[in-house]
Amino acid sequence: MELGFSETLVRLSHVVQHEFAEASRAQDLTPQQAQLLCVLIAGPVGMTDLSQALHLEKSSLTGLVDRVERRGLVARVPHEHDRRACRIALTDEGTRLAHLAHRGVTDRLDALTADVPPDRRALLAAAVAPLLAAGAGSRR
Amino acid sequence: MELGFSETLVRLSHVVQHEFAEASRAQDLTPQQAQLLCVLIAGPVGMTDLSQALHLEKSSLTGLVDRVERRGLVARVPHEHDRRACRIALTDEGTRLAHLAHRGVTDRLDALTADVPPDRRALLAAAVAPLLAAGAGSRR
DNA sequence: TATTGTTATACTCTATAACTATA
DNA sequence: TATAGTTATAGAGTATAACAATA
Repeated sequence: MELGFSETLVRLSHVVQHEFAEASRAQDLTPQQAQLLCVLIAGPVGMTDLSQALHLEKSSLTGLVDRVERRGLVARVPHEHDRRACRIALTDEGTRLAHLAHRGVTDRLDALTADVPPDRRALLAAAVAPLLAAGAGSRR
Repeated sequence: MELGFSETLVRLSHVVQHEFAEASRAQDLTPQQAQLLCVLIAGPVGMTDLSQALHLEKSSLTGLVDRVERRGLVARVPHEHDRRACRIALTDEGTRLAHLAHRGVTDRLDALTADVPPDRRALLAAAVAPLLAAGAGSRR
């Protein structure tokens, strides 16, 4: 059966999401919580920026942060100059889980793609790179 | 910044999921509902098979099917020989929406990937094909 | 006035456990 | 006994609208 390029992307995405969900669950995290933690590895982020990065309404994000905060994985750090704002930062335990989850996904996907030769990996990564730039942050 | 192959896949997947969600919403469907309808385009499927195809517990699927059935998009068709079983089939309206949603995702992704040259598309599709076979159905 | 983040509300999605009916 | 599907329950995820506090 012939698959169009877009359909290939969609199916690939489902496989990746499934691996991501399993790796998250291994740390007793929901995929959304794991994604949040992984985004925070780069450093603390404010709620507004975070909602854009995750494509979530701010009100949805409040609850998501509440639940991981309740579990001691992140903390709301008050902004120094703007008393309305806060930044979400990983705790030590949050950092630990974030790396475990990240590693879990990476390992699973590496195992799954072990048969893809290095030159094809490079080609694929290069072909896809512009998409990531376009889809990630530059379209709010 | 260097991205590993797995990380590229994860980010790509997030972009695709986001486009999928937007295309679904354009038809007033949740992504889960749209995915269900798209799976059913190939033909009616029983609950057990469907739960495996979607990586969902059967009890979760019951509610998902309930909601799209309530909206008149699918019907539970009794199985001819097994009175316990049923198959979920698209209605006319469901078929219409399924194709609209499918087309919506395809169009968005085509637009997003317009700059990827044909030979790279083919390479990517070839590199990824084994993954899809492995991740889709053959691992129960 | 505009922005940051939260609250209130109403759904949808999901899993686990227990169940019914049929095979 | 085993299988197909549902119900009961509880919690997580999400959006919309309205809000409080600060800029």
